[in-house]
Amino acid sequence: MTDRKLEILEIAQRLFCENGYAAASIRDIAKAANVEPASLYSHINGKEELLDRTCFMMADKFLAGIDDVNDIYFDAAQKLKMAVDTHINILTNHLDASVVFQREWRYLSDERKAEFIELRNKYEEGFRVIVQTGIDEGIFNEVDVKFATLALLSSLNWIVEWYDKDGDLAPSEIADRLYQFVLTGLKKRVSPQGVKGLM
Amino acid sequence: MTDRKLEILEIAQRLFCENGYAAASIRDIAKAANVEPASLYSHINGKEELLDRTCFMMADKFLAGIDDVNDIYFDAAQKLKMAVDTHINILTNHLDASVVFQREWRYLSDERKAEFIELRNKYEEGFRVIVQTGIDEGIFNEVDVKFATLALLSSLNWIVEWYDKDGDLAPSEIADRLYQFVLTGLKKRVSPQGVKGLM
DNA sequence: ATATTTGCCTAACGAATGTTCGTTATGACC
DNA sequence: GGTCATAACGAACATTCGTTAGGCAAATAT
Repeated sequence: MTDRKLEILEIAQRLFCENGYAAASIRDIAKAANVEPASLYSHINGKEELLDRTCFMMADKFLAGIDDVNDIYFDAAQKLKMAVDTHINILTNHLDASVVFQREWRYLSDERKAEFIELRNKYEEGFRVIVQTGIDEGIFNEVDVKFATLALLSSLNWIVEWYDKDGDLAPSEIADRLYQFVLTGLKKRVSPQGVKGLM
Repeated sequence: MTDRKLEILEIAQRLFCENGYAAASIRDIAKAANVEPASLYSHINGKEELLDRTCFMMADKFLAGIDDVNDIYFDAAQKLKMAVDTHINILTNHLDASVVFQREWRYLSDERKAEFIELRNKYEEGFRVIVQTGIDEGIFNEVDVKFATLALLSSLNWIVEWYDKDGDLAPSEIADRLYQFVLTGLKKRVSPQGVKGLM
């Protein structure tokens, strides 16, 4: 992918993020790129390619992240921490693209949408494996794995709704707190004995 | 609001939910209502009214729910349970409208969008009060209130992404598990002594 | 019984949509 | 110096968009 094409892709991601795929027009993208609308077609085959590339590039990133985590031998708590860290890192490093990945994938063509959903399921499965492992190891509660994983991932994903690059919370701090929250919950533990050193 | 107008509103909500506000056209809505596009304008002033009414109707519902909870005297854990129950109930009872409320509000006009955000902040504030109360009462961990509330609400809201009306999980079950998850977290408690009877 | 409102119709409007066309200026390579 | 690829251009395309105007039949109200 040429530099100019990447540049256009990132402009498109910003506009898709701000206005949504359907509401961000080719003319908007062209204007933001200081180019006539027709000129974009020297670089892309069509509007959907911009969405398609974004969604699948991000899917690849997320999948590579979870695969790395699951390939290493650690206990489930450590793996979960790594997975959360990685997820937040990708999210905050590619904020616009992540928003598109999360919100706009449904505007993909039917065939590509099906492929995308499959990849996303694979990613969720990676998290489920971690949670299930934790239960098997006896360090996690015997929760409904599918349910808990969805709750977990939703907390991770909602970050894009409020994360501020120039805010006071660094990505690593967000990851720390989120991990702590998901691990410990709200309720105070009366007897802290015996759970030390778990994380 | 006349019956027919409500009917049209609900059709619009379904299509806004399925295709997004920008991609769901007046002609689509008309077709689904078995009517010519122009006929819709006997009932509505414009497309945006359908979005506007949906967003603010739902905002009212959610706000009324949290206000009811906060007006009663219970401890924070009980209040939180009630708030979660209420939230899930509204969500599952008005699934299409809730999705629009969550995803499509940014297509409101600038002025209305500002009003909407204010209402949504008020709702979040209602949850923050509960969490803060729990900390003050000494039954919740001393978490970052703003952060924890966002994580909590994100778990609640993500439900619309996977909830199936005909699935095996009833709304009340979802609320129970979600509450349990947020309260207890993943990590196993070694010494359960002394926390009985909290919920 | 007559007047009025309601709910829908056909037809059309101007604007915006994604895209295609033929062309052109600019350099790099043989 | 001729050939080719790149990246841009202005103009136009067919289509779709939200919306308006004017009329007509049935239901409702007076």
